[in-house]
Amino acid sequence: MGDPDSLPPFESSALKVLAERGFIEQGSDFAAIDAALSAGMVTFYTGYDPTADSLHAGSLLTIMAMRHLQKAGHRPIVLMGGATAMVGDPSGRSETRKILTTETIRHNVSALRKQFSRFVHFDTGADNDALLVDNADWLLGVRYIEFLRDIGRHFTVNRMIAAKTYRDRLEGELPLSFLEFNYQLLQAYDFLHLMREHDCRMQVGGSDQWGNMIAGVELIRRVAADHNKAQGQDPGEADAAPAHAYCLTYPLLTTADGGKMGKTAKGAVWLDPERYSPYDYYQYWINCHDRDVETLLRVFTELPMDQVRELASREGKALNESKAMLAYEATRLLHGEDEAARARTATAQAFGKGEDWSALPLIEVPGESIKLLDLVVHEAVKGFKSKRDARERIKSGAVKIDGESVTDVNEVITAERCGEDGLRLQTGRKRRLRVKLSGEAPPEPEQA
RNA sequence: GGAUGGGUGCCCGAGUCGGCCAAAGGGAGCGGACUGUAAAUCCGCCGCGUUUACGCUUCGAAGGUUCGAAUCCUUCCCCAUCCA
Repeated sequence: MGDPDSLPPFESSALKVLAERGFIEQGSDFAAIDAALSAGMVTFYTGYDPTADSLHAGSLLTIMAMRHLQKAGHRPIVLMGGATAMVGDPSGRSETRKILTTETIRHNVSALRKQFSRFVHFDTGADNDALLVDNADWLLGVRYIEFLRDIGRHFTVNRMIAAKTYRDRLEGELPLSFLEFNYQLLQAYDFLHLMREHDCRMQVGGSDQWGNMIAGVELIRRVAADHNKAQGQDPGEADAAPAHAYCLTYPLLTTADGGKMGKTAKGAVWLDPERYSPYDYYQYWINCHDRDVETLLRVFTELPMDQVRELASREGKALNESKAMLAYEATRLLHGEDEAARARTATAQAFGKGEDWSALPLIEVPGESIKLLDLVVHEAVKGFKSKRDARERIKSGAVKIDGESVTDVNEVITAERCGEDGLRLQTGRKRRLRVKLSGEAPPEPEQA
């Protein structure tokens, strides 16, 4: 996690903020980047794979950085890797690459755009409105021979295999397909294209992308040098084609216990509220490890640094308030004030000692009465993965109703008992919700 | 195309002179105790179903041999390494 002390002092407000909050790992040329960012609006980009129709918390770091840069007056380009998604990212190991249809990608892109717009502004009429582009628009039409001639000749394999992603594969004697090997060229070409089309001067992204990013910077420099030579100019002369491109990387965040940010054992922490409710999102953050509190506050909230330091300095039980603050702020950024407040209230109710759980979701299960075992594994409740599992858990006291541990698997819950507001059901350590029975006969009497 | 070594449960990884293997061990996960909805620790669970002893479905796929196969045979698919 970038050591802020090892960075040079910056002039630009953009880099100051990023450095202070721990967003910076490596830069192609800090002095030049700083100067460019001080001099005026810089267009920069970060790439994302539109392989799903929602982002997850793992992408949040780069999104937050984008937000800071835009706030400092710079213009973000969100690059959708519609074309490269079809190739597969080499840094992602041996993932089976999904074959995405153009329709799927189009659908994903528009869904993702909505999510980005919670963090950066697009169409406000400001100079630094963000842009969203899809590299399928220029990559799909690329012709092989031309590409080799114009782009390929600027790369030496010697240099390419020095890139960490490739080097690891080669040294580990793991397979590296030619297709994946080309990923770097494609990404470099993206940068060149954005430079030409949108005057994009900087690429930012996770540090795992360093090799690819620097390849883009070098490609731009070489192409410009060629161009200038053709024009009979020395590079750097007044009229020379712009050759100054930069890149900046963020540290790869891992959680204190070694996990990936934005992933839980159960899967990704999605930004889409349909996939991952604001309450769960809030829970994700508030459940962070003690040692992560400061980093997370710095990176995923916009609280002033003084406050961040104060919150992070708390110890023991008091640190939980800091986590609540983190969760609230992070949820607020994504889902807005109301949802964040609701999640906070629900959390306070569920984990407090009170009997009022009114802010928690009320799940309605059809039926007049139901056995506890069936209730707890009902698809609307999903307390445990199977009946077998549920049986074990119930016996060991994992289920509580209205605060009381219930260990009888066969206990019958009736609609009457649930009442209007439902029972306070707790399944396991953290799962809490309210349930009630509809009182009507279950609609699925027969089965095939 | 040839040679060799492999494909085991969420992951890693034992297990092949056939039974005692639902399959060692580790990790992850889950539940309990403890606590601060933390960490560490301890205990338990960790294919599915059932009134826990049984039943059912698993060891790349499909067949076969056998009373009985993850373990033997056949074919096929896939992966790695070397050769072409």
